[in-house]
Amino acid sequence: MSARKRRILSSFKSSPDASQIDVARLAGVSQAAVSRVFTNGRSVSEDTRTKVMAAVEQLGYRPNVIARSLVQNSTNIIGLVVKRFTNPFYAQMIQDFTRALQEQGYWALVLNIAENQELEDSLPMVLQYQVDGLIITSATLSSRLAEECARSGTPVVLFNRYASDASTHVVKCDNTEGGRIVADTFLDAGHKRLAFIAGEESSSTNRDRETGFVDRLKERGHNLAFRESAGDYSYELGYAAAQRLFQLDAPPDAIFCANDLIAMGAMDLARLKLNIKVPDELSIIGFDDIPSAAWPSYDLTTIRQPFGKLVDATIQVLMNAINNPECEVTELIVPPTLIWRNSSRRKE
Amino acid sequence: MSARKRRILSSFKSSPDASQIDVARLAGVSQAAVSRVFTNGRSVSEDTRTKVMAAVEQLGYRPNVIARSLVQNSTNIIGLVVKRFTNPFYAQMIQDFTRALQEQGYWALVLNIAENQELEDSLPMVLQYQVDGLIITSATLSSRLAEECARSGTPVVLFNRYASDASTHVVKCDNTEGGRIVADTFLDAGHKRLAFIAGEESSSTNRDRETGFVDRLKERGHNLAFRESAGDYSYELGYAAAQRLFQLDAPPDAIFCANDLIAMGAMDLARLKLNIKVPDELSIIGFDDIPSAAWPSYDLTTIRQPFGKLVDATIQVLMNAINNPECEVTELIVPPTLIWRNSSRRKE
DNA sequence: ATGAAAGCGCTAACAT
DNA sequence: ATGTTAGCGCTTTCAT
Repeated sequence: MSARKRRILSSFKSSPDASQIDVARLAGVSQAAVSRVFTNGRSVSEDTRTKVMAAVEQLGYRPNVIARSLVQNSTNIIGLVVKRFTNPFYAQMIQDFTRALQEQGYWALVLNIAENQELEDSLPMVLQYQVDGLIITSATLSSRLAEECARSGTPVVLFNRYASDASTHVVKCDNTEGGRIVADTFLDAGHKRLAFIAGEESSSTNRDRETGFVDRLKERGHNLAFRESAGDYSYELGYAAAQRLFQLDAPPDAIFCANDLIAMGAMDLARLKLNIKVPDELSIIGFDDIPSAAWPSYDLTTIRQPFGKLVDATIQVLMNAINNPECEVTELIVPPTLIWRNSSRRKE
Repeated sequence: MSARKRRILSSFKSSPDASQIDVARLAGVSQAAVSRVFTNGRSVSEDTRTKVMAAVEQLGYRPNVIARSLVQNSTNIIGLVVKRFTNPFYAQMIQDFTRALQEQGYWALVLNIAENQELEDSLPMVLQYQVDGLIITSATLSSRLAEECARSGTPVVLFNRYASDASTHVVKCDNTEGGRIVADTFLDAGHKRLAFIAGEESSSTNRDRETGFVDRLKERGHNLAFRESAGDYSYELGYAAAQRLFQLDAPPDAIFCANDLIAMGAMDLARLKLNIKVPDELSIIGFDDIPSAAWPSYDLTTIRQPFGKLVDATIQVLMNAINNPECEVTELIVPPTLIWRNSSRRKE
């Protein structure tokens, strides 16, 4: 069966896509010549280029990137792994990553996972798409998976995660340092009854923020008085966790929340339900600096993740790994900054 | 140059990907047999399957989806077009679309555009990836582009957009009806000085919401007293627009905002800056029902877009169009619902 | 500069 | 059930 015939038979499209062969025939040149017109840095005479482009126009030809990818063994697609999120932080992330990748001539294939287990099944499927690289946010890469990526030569950058494997690059915010800054801020302001509300217990970001906070307290001779766990990073569970916290006889006078959403939930519980004055009677500090943290009704003191820097660095590390496969494993840790607003007391 | 040789020369990978040929050789079967093992609904004997899988295991073979896509003329990739957003509504959207697509065995290639003009350049590039379909949110598809999609046989579903072309499917919320509901709600509560704060003027959603609102007011013998334009759908510009609105001598007693973020900005301006009591002195109604609208500190009355329904319907229409290319053009309009909360007065 | 031809990794028709 | 073979649309060598 000829190519032509088959295409017509199997085609349900109004007019089948033209291929380079069709263009070549119409232009009266070889198919290779057409290919050269569409490949940068290849020499074609002005004459053939004109003839080819005329035929291209007439047929509405568009190069088939899939075929090109097959022969060049490179798709210009980056797999972007994200996890079911409620946090605006992650929306921003997808936004920024997709745009930054596009600026580099790459496209983002999004892999959205519900649970960590699912990554074991679905990541290999994304690898089958021959992605040129992988950015993993909010999920844990098992060493089995990391090894599989390494074997297939697919560079991986973990975003705000720990590496379970020595072969994966990491770009993250210094969450531990963020926790330390909060500890200093609270202690400097003279707070005594300090609390921490955790987000997702299994996440490394949560662990680091808490560790930094608690360690710094200890260094200065203090202790964490209360600890509650929201369970995830949502407003609703932050609200609920704060509720539990304030059922105590002598509740905290300062709360460090694992992220801004939790902080906003806690703040609303305190001021709307319990009539506690923030920051006069209670200081609250969050983490992330999401847009709503700056809204007048919250005006939340928080630890800002240098978002743009993190994204840019991630892309840069990834691009380097793609272009230079033998490069060393990078671990980039970007410091956070305290954003002073009005939900926490100043120095005494 | 042999395939083997070439692969080694051009390879910077530690161990090059094994192909079906490699597996076949090791298993002592034909390459087609290996293919059959990985193709559903093809008969392979238990014996060869075992031999093949053993070789697969040993070589770490993974099917190359790009090659499969080339021959099957189908990638199982859907292009998801989004636009720079600040609205949590859109974050939710990407979230839901990517998951829903994955459940159907498809992957989302995200095209993130800054301006509409960019779509003219970048959408063709996505089409070159031979995507099986296209979901377009928050962007306008020119008729030139619509035609190009039609010609390449790529089905398109517009999400919450108007069609500029008769060949594209549409799934949208009945924004006009939403506006009408708000009009009724305000008039029933006895409000007299009604205002509208617009979002992005060029968006059809904005236009429809306003039209429905104003038309219904007129039907009941009332007029829109004030109109302000935020300029986009953000909290900040909503806040600023409300500020302009309240510089008037006799300001409104009820404001319909084009979306929830604008409404929250307006509400904060009113209650925090001007000490206006909501809803006693001012009713505010938004649109979308984003998560934060339900937070105690806002408790915003709003028009809920039936989000899950919209997403599901979009996927369904798209899948139908993919599997049944000759299907009729669908236009699905889903009604919104009023969510009563505490930012607007009840009936008198 | 150009054409001929090989090959990327795979599926599918055909024959056995 | 299995092997053989012909493509999918493209890039890239090799000759000319």
